[in-house]
Amino acid sequence: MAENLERTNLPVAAPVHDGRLARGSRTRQALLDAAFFEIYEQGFRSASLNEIIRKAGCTKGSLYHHFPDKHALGLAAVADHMGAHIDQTWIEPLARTDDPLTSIRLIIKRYANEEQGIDPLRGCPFQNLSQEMSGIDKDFQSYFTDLFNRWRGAIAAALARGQAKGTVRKDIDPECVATLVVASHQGITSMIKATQDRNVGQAAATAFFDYLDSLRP
Amino acid sequence: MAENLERTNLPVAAPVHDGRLARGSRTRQALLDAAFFEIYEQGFRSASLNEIIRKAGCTKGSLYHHFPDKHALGLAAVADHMGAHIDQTWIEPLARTDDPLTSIRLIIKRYANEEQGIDPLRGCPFQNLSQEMSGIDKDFQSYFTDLFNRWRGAIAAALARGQAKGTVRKDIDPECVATLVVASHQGITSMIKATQDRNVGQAAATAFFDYLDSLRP
DNA sequence: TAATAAATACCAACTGGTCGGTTTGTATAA
DNA sequence: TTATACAAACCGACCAGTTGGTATTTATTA
Repeated sequence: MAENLERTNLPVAAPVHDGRLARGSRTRQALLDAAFFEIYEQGFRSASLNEIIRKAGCTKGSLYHHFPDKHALGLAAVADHMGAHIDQTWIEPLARTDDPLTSIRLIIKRYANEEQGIDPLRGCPFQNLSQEMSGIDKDFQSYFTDLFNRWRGAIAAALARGQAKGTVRKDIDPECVATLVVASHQGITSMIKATQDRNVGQAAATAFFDYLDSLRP
Repeated sequence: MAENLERTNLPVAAPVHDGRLARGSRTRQALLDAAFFEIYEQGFRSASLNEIIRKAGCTKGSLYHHFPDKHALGLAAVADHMGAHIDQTWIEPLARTDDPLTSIRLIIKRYANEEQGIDPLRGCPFQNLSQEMSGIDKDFQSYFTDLFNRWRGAIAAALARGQAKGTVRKDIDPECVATLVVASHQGITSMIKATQDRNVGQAAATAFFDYLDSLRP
C-alpha cells in the first residue's frame, strides 16, 4: 500500500486540517486543475489567466505567488495531468500482458466507449496540445517527445514480448508497428474531433482492428 | 469551354494591366494568401490581423473593405488554399487509377519527400486547423467535414474500383479502410510535428505500407 | 514577529473592429 | 479631348476590451 503511494506521481494528499501549507497546496492544485482544463479546451495561447483564476476561485496575486508565469503554470498543469493518463491507460496495462494485440484492442475500445475520461468530440489532450505547442515552444515540445517515446516504447516492448511468447508475428518490426499504433490512435481521435462525429471512429476502428489481427502469427 | 469556366468557383483571372478591379483583386488575393499562411502557422485565434495586413502590404481599412470580419477572412483563406490541395494531391490521382494501394503509397511517399509544399515539421494545414476550430466554430467545422468526406469518399471509391479490377482484396470494407487511411495519414503527420522528428514518419510509414500490402488479394 | 499566502489595483501592449476622409480609375457627356 | 461625377479601393488614427504581468497591501499562521 505504501509502495503503491510512493510509485504514483500524484502529490501526497494534503492534511485535512487547515494550515499554511495545506491551504497553499490546495490553491496550487486548484490552479493546476483549472489551468489544465482551460488549456485542454482552449489551447495554451487562447487560455485566459483570468478565466483560470475564476475557475480556481482565487486571484492574480495567488497565481503569481505559486507560478512565475503562464508558461510555467501550463507546463506544470500538463505534466500533472497528462503523464498520469498515459501511464494508467497504456503503459501499466501493456507492462503485464503477453498478448499485446488484444490489450491494444481493448484500450482503443475503452476510448470508443468513453471510459477514459476523455470526450472524443473535444479531442485527446496530448493531441490538442502537442499540435499547438510543438514547434513554438521547446519546453512543451520536449515534454511531449519524452511522453511520446515512453508511450511508443511501452507498446514496442509489449509487442516484442508478444513475439517471444508467440502471440505476435515475428517478421514485424515492433518499433515501426508501435509508432503506427500511436499515430493511428492519434489520427482517429483527431478525425472524430474534426468531424464531430463518433461514427468516423467506429469505421476507422473496424479497419484498425483488422490490421491488428493481421499481425498475429 | 464557357461551361467549364462557369462551373469553377475561382475568380476569373484578373487582367494584367492595372485597373480598379485588377488592383482590388490583387489586394484581396494578397490578403487571402497572407491570412492563410499566418493562420497555418499561428492558428486562427492567434493569427493577428495586424500581422496579416503587414504581410499583405496593406492596411486595416483595405482588409475591412474586402472582408466583413476576421471570421470571413479566415474561412475564405482556408477554402482558397486547402480544397485545391486535397483535390490535386489525393482526389485527382485516385480518380484515374485501378491500383489505388500503389497510388496511396505513392502519395504518402511524396509527403515524406516533402514534394507537396508542406513542411512536415509545421504539420498538415487540414490537421492544424480542424483541430483548433472544430467544436468552437460551426462554419469552419462543416467546411472541414465536407472536405474530409470528399477526401475519404475518393479513397473509398478508388478502393472499390480496385476490388472490381482485382487489385484489392474483396473482403474489406472500402469505407472503413478509407477512413483509416485518412486517419493514419493525419496521425503520422501529427506525430512528426509533435516530436519535430521526421524519422518518426519513416517508422510509421514502414508499418503503414505493410498494412497497405496486406490489403492486396 | 517573521514568513507565507492571498487580494487589490494597476500597467503597457495588443486584440479585433470602426470610421471619416483621401486616392484612384472609369464612365459619361460636353 | 477634356471636364465632371461617382464609386471602388485604400488609408491610418482611433475605439473599447482583453491580454499577461507587476507592485503594493492585507490576512493568516507558525
